[in-house]
Amino acid sequence: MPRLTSLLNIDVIMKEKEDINTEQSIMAAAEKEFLDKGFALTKTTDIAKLAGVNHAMLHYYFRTKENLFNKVFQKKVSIITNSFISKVQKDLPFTEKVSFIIEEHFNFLVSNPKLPFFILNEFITNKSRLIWFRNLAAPAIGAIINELKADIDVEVEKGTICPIDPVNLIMDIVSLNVFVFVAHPLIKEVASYLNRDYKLFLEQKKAENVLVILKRLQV
Amino acid sequence: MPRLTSLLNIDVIMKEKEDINTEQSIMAAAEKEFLDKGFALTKTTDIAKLAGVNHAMLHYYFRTKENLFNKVFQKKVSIITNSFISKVQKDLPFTEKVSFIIEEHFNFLVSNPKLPFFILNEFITNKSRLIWFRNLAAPAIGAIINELKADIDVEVEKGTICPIDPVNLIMDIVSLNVFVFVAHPLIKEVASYLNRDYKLFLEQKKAENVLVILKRLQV
DNA sequence: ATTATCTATAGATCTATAGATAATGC
DNA sequence: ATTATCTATAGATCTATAGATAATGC
Repeated sequence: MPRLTSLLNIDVIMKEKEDINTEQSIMAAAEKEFLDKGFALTKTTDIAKLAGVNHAMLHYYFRTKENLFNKVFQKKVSIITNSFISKVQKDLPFTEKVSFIIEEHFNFLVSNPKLPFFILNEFITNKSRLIWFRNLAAPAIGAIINELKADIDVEVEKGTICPIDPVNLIMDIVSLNVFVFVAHPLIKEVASYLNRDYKLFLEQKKAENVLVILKRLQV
Repeated sequence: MPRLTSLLNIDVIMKEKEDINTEQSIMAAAEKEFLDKGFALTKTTDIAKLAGVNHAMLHYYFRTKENLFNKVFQKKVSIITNSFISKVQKDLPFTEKVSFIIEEHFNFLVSNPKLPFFILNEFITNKSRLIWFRNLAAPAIGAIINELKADIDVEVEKGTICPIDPVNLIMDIVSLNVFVFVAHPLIKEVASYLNRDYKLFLEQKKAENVLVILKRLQV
């Protein structure tokens, strides 16, 4: 079953381990290619090449490029949602909970640096994705906002934090964290120009983002 | 000289005013198309169609798609840089200067909402653009950072603000402002889901961003 | 018998240009 | 005589599939 092509091609990285099958190889290669270049710049032939698989196999398993992309997109979106719902410990004081969320969010982005741009790119260039968002994600986000608003009201009443619109709070956090990774090519250049270590910079920026939000919440 | 095509095509918007010439029509159409869809998704035929101009004219005046795109890109980058160097009034107190910069930056983005994604997209998908950035923009940014650092040191010494890394301060500001526009399709959806007026939301977010930074700088 | 893989190519799409034709400036 | 515009098409690229061939499971 292993054909010549996969043995001859140097750039094959996915199919080397013979325990994963063709479909999985294609999926893994598609994830990498789509995350690196986005939908438009990715070629199905390149995915197949990277997967170490005959190009026709891609269409055999996934029918169309669009279809394959949707699989990747949905997988990535579910990774994002799943990594937040669970982690928040309900019994922590509010500001500690906020700090924890900011740090976890940042850590997640360190592990998935290409994800924010990938997602934003899709929403900007593909309008059909927005309809999907409106129906599924928007209500869920609405619920989170209402929950957060209740929390904030309690804390403001207690005098532990100053008032803030929950939408603004969420956006402040996401902005500060996500931008680092959306602009990472530029930031890396500036960091190297200033002779700063990028990894160290990331750690410092994470602490900075927590500090910014905590000070914002101070009475 | 005016040919039939331009009169028959309904979607022609650029060439209607007969006082602007073919080259300018193409440039204007290219700006719109590239900002809307990015390099990869834009077709030269669409640019020509939008410009109300024969497709061959695009290559006659600009030779290649790449070339035309570079012109657009450089024009947009120079718009960004020009709109900041001049506006800052040197004699204002530091925190007022910072507030002013944040608001002006935000206002600029309101007028040019598609610009941030356009620029980031280019830097992420086109590596050659990074080399250009390294040589030209990075040193300029480095200079701004050093200048800002001197200002901060003076203020910290006076006890008017608390210490902050100038790189972090710039990133905090840019993050808070830019993210609103990079994620605008999502934000619009959430805003409409919550029955909030988008324009009003923008005004409130601008004030929020100023507040966040001022509180961050508070001793 | 069914499933997986390969070869070969159709068909669509896009950039770019050659060469003819028309308009303009001197 | 030079510049601008148009027609027509080359040539490259990419997605997708038809149909042949090989592997697998029962």
